[in-house]
Amino acid sequence: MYLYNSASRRKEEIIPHEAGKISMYTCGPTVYHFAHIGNLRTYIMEDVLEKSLRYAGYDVKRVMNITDVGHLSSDADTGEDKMLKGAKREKKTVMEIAQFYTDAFFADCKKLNIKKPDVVEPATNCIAEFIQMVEGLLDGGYAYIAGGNVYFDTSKLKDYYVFNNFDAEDLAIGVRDSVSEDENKRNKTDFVLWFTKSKFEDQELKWDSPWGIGYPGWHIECSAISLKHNGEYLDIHCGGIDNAFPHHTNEIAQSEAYLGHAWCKYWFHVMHLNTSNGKMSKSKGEFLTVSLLEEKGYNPLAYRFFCLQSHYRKSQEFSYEALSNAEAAFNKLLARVGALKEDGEVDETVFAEYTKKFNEVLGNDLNTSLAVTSVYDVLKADTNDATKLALINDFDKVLSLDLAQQAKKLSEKKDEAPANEEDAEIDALVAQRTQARKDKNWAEADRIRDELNARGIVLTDTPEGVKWSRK
RNA sequence: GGCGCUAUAGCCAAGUGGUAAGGCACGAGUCUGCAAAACUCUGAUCCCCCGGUUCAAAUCCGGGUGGCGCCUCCA
Repeated sequence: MYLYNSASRRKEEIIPHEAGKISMYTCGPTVYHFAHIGNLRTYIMEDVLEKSLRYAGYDVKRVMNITDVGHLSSDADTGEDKMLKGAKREKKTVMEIAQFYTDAFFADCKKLNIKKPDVVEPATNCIAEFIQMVEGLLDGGYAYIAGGNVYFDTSKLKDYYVFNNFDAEDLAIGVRDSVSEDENKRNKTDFVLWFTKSKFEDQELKWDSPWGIGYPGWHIECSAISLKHNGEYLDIHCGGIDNAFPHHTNEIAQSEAYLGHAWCKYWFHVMHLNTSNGKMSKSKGEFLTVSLLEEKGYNPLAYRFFCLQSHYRKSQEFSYEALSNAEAAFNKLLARVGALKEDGEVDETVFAEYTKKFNEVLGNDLNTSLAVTSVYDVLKADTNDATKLALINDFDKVLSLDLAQQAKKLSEKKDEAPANEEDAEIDALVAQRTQARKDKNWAEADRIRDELNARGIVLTDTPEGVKWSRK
């Protein structure tokens, strides 16, 4: 399996620390609000990565944190905690907010067939681990106390910038005026490991520590949680590209300073979903959630299909037009899958040939676009339907588009008995039109069709009779 | 300003030196009372621009230009 590694800026073969096993860490959501579909694009791609690794035969252990404390809205301790901000907005306690949005996040994931990671760990569960790590960093001379807070001293590292060839002096240029510089810092890139000086008297979440009552910094969370569940060596760390600097850079700094050796080998960064105005965000433009797409009549899996058609290392532009296109393609694909019949034995030679190719395509830096094409190739393959179905079900372990199930649902829907009065009335009108057609009363037949069309009902004349569906 | 990613038909996109996959949309045809659906066919003399290397470049090198991201919380 080959992946682009942000740390080396090259496509590299994945060689796990322990043969046959992959330890994987994912930066989870900050649960102060709903996730938008741009956030979810990253989780879809990471899900495909996890499943591709499993498909290739690796034993994967995937860990995800839930950020429920410490993520400030600014770099310095003048920033407000995002969780607290959410709680104030909705007049709830921080823990209520965390629980509500954690549940909402996994509900969205479920709709998109994103598998829940093996370990999901909220930051507030790991305060002892954070404290232990900060103590270790202080003991090792990598951290200092200033103004009541504990800071990481980035000048103690030989190579701080891992993902970018930043020059410290350049960092000041172009940065907006509104940024408030924390005067306690010795170096511009130093960051807080533990806060005791909260400027918010109503900060709900506080814990005792050797440095006073306070709460952890954001970056220490991911390092400590990964260490707790994945051990001292991590194979793949995932996240959105915007986290490469400073979040992931700081994770590396802390973890390697604490451990005294190299920590994570491969870094997998997903590019953003943009709108025509640029980067999608919660505050700018329409707040695009999975629920909103559903309200507009889209199948969430059509959005997954939309994402799969693109590549994780390319930013993708969202528009309803593009999503509608993807959904049309998805439905056409389902119709073709639905037409396949169980007609005998699976041809093992053909099966092996196509699965090998599918595995190669995924192994080439997760080429999901070609993985989707593989499904079309199978449909066109010179083999029986049983083999095609077996292949499609096999590919779906990674694609997770529920191809066979969705196709079945689609065809069943057309045959099912009227579920309510409105459906029965439509059935009656359809029957009237059929009679009119039999009598060659085309005017009446078309009138009924137009009437139904105005109500959003589309008729399909097939050799087996008339079928109808809602637009 | 610095750093990183990226640039292929209307749209999504494959391609990693040997002469442009696939999908959606559009158009044409078959079918149909008509329409829809379904099925069949059709699309880039050319891959942002300018140079260079090579028998051969979308693919390699040099120089530009555009888009996006990061440098400030953000997937």
